Amino acid sequence: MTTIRDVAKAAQVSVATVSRVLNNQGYVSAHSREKVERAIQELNYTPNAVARSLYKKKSKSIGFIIPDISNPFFPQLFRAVEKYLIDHEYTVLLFNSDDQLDRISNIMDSMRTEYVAGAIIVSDKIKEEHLAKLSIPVVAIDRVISEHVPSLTVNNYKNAREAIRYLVSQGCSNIAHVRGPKGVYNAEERFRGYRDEIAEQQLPSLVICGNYDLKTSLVATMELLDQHPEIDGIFAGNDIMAVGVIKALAKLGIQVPDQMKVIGFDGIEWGTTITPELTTMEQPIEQIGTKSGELLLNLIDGHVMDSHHYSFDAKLVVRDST
Amino acid sequence: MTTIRDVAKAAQVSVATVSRVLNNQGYVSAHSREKVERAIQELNYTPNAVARSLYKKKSKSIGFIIPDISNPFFPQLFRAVEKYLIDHEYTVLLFNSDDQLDRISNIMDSMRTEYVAGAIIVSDKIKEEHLAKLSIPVVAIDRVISEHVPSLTVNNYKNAREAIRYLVSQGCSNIAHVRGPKGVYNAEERFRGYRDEIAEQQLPSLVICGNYDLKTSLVATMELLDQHPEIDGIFAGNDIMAVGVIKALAKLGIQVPDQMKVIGFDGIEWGTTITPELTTMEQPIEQIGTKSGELLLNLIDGHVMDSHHYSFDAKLVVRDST
DNA sequence: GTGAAAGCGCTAACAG
DNA sequence: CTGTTAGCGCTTTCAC
Repeated sequence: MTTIRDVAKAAQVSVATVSRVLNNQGYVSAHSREKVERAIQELNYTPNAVARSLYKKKSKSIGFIIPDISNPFFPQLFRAVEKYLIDHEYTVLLFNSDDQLDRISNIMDSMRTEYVAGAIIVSDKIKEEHLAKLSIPVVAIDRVISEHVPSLTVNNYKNAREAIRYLVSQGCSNIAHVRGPKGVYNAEERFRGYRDEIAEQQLPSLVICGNYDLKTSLVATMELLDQHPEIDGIFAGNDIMAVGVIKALAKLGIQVPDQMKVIGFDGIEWGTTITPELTTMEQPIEQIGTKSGELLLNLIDGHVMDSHHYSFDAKLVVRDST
Repeated sequence: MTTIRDVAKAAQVSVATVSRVLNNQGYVSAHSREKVERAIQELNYTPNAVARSLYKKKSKSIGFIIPDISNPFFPQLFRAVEKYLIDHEYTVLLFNSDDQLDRISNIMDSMRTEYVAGAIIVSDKIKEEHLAKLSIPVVAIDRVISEHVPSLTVNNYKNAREAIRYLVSQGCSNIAHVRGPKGVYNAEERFRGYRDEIAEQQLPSLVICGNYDLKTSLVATMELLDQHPEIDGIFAGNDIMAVGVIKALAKLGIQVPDQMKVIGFDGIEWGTTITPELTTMEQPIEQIGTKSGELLLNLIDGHVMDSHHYSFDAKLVVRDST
């Protein structure tokens, strides 16, 4: 391993000078700079990130905490976030929490002890008090942590209402909602949207709860339809759940979209692979990822933010399930 | 931030003693140990991983390099690997390479400069020479890097032949192979398996090439069937490609499994969500992940390995596409 | 403009 | 058994 000392020796300057050109700050004569640069080239030197972090008490990495790496929405989001951050010389550390408190606690310890510079978090369990111990900039995606933590979400409430209105416009009059888990921010918002729009349209409200996964959604749908055969439209809590709904419908021999229309939420690629292809409210994942990286880097650099909450609109994408 | 010095002061011992109890090595009297432990509790102290790494030139983290986080096979593998490694007090750093040389080069730099203790790699581009610079233990999954790098794979060749034999046993006599990308280890192996088994069965060979993604597979299938309407069975390069095949078939109005039987490879959950559900050769992902973690940790601890190559059997899972 | 030197928090001789 | 001390590789005052 070649160190800054080796470079200094080869360039016949002090380590301080090498450090200056490395960090591009302070005065360095053109001549010295050139010698140092040549030495760096020749020795194929890369600064040691660990030593740097130790001194600065801050590393060039940021933590990205997601609840479930198996939900393809998060890998997509990760790609977007990582792309932006890598371009800005940061490494992103992915942590899968399953939104369990003990995992989260470990992750927080890791981040603190690794001098992570900032964090992007998707979680319903992480509260302000967890963050306090970290004392690094944080932004929340897809969920809101608190007033004081900047967050980026889609307009779950409004876009859910739009989904319902679209179903109504397609002739549905008995619209059920297979909702996401209680206590999960966006699941609650989407549920509120459903409820309020259904009320405004003076339609019957039919809600059943699942998790953000395929299996519970499938089971819930079976149960729901057993009790309410009159249903002619379903708004699923997210795309994965919508896939579960469509599977249940297939098992029951119910034709989509003729006898039943189904709409999801998120816009993951998966939705285009099932038959029929899923109509959904598509989130601007790329945009959210990029913006969150940008926001976080601003925070890290000590810039103050103009706004604390950014919201995006999910876009109706009509495919074959409606 | 509380340091080892604070603990030493609180416990009225030297930092060396604190370090000894922290690392549980060397002689420490029961009395001192107790004092130190109490102080650690009271001050809520966690050792600084960065400082430790700097001194030891080795961190408690291992790098996991995958080609495509969007292929759900890899998140599943990640979960398995991470589970094992977390239980053994390691952090796993996930790197998405898209198997591009420039990304890989950056990742290698990161790993070196972060003192990563070892790496688990899935890549066709990474060769021994890249690894030489790293000089840390490495194991390969799903691909073989070189004779000298321990690897864990399924019996792609043998299991591919089994897939073909199964299709034959179901009455197929014109079996095509929508193969994975050229130069990708497991795609080549699966292709060889197809070719040899088809030859042995004295059936016509029909191969078309795609990438390990949905879209190219769909297009390739369309093309293939346009030229060879006599095909009655398709072996896809992996499950994602099989999903593409089934989509193409749906577009063409070809009934699965009546007019055409389809089998995939990998066993990702996705395969159970499409209609019809996908028959596939299922890899023991959990097992491979665990074993690779175990192997790597042994290597890191300096144990010599008895064998350098581990292979697993994929298992035929019959569902509705055959 | 440049270098010497003090540390970031930790571990591992080494001496007692 | 325990404490002192010298670094790990880097950045940053502070003199010159």
